[in-house]
Amino acid sequence: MEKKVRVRFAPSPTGGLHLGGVRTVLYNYLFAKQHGGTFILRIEDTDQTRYVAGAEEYIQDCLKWCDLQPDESPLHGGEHGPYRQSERKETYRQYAEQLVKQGQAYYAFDTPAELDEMRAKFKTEENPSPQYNYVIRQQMRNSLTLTADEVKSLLSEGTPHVVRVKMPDNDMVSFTDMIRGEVSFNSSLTDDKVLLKADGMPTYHLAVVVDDYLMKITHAFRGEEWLPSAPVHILLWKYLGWSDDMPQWAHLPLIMKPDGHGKLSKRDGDRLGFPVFAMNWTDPRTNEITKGFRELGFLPEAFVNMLAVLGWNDGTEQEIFSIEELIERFSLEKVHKSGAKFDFEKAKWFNHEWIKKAPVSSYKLQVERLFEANGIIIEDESKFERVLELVKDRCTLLTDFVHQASFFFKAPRTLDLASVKPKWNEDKAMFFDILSEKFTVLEEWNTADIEAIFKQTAAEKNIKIGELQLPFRIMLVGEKFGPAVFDIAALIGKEETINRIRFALTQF
RNA sequence: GGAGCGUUGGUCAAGGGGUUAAGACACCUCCCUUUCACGGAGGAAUCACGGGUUCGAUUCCCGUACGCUCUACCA
Repeated sequence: MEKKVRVRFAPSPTGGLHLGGVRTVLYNYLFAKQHGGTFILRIEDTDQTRYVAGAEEYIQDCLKWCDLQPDESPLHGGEHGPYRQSERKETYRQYAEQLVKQGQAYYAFDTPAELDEMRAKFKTEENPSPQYNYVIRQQMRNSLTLTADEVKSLLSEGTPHVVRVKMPDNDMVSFTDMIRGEVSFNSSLTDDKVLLKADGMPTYHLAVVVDDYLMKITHAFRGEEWLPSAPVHILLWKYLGWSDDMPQWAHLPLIMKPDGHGKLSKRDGDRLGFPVFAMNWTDPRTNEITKGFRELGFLPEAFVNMLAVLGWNDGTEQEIFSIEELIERFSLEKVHKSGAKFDFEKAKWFNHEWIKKAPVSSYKLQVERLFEANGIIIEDESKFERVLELVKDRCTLLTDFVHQASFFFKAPRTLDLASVKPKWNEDKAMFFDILSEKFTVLEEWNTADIEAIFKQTAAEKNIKIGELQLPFRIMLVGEKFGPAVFDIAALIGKEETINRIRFALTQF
């Protein structure tokens, strides 16, 4: 019988949630939903020195915004908790001890200074980063080189020590990656990774294996940067006797900087002027705010869609996918092997498409808040929706609505006179004078009637419509942009239209 | 230095032994609109290089180059 699919996203709460992290969440989520499985959020907070207040809540909030919520997490609970590794501290030691007993791991008493010394001593041009490996360990202070009595007394004295895995000196470790296929490594090339730190906390290497086992994870997705340490994890699964339960691995391609090379980092976003984090992140130490996609005006649907196709596509020409479609179509086999450079222009295109596609009601509230922040209070909700509907084609970001729609609620204070004045004359002034009078007595106020009167009057005065539309636009909008002028007039109302014409006439 | 992984236009990418090598973003030209967009029509790639295998390779194999990741008591 097939095991029930259980996947996990296991971030370290050290700061803002990176784009790549969200994509890993997404792939986990899609895979879980597609297989009727369970998506788990596990917090990997084993490094106390890197603890950042608020980072965990922030991650949960990001998942909530993206609507990629876990089924089990520190917040949602579940039967395999706790879901914070710091709260599982006691469970790891026994496994480390088991490995020591079995001879597959050992105690090491080397101090950080001694490790530095070792690296300095063995460092050569050929070997710039000497490893604590099967050769070097013979010259260090550990339970392999010390006598049993020495080890016993060091331990009983409470000497700080770590537990390191004893990597075989010549073993081929291979496994099948769901994205890359067969991958193999020689065990001698990997160092004796620390499993349990001197403070009693496990390192990632031990924790990921123990927790994936205990939490019955069936498929483990993570970034490609983990590939080189995969043999350690594979060996640990074997040594602990859990080989049959080992999850299937999938190492995801990295998201790269748009210029140059390398992994995309927060710094690149700052440098190139685009967000890297899902939502605004405030560093609790410096109070420095890093802009997020949400605050910049992205729709979560667009953000998720954009991330989904950054490294994956279903083989068709389709690019816009709803979450339901993604759940249906997603497949690991079609995930790319190589990294993709992040393109903010394309990301904005996705958002534009989603703004056009999504019902205005789904983002109305957010835009309303943006308006409030700009001093415009919306009183007529139905008018507001009609306005958004009318201008959404020209909004790439939610924040664009402020510029594209403010004039519907607030008369422009300054008019683009330069676009009108050169061609302005008495006849045109007279036209608008007559027009506003005709408007005054107009009973029906709608686009068709406004346009009809406008054209009729123009014909009477023998002026070309085109010559009149631009000034009219400047009167109503203040600048050269926006939807059809007659639609604007219809929406802002008769009185307001006339007021704006009268005011503009004093300026032209 | 070593190991692993990768390499189709500026970017995302489809395809995969015989094709005019899709599509999208960005860019340029034009049409539409006497606003700004939307929309529409066009423009640009011998698939990193060198060897094989083959009647034939961008597609398979091997090298080379280049890139990335890792090489911490960080994840």
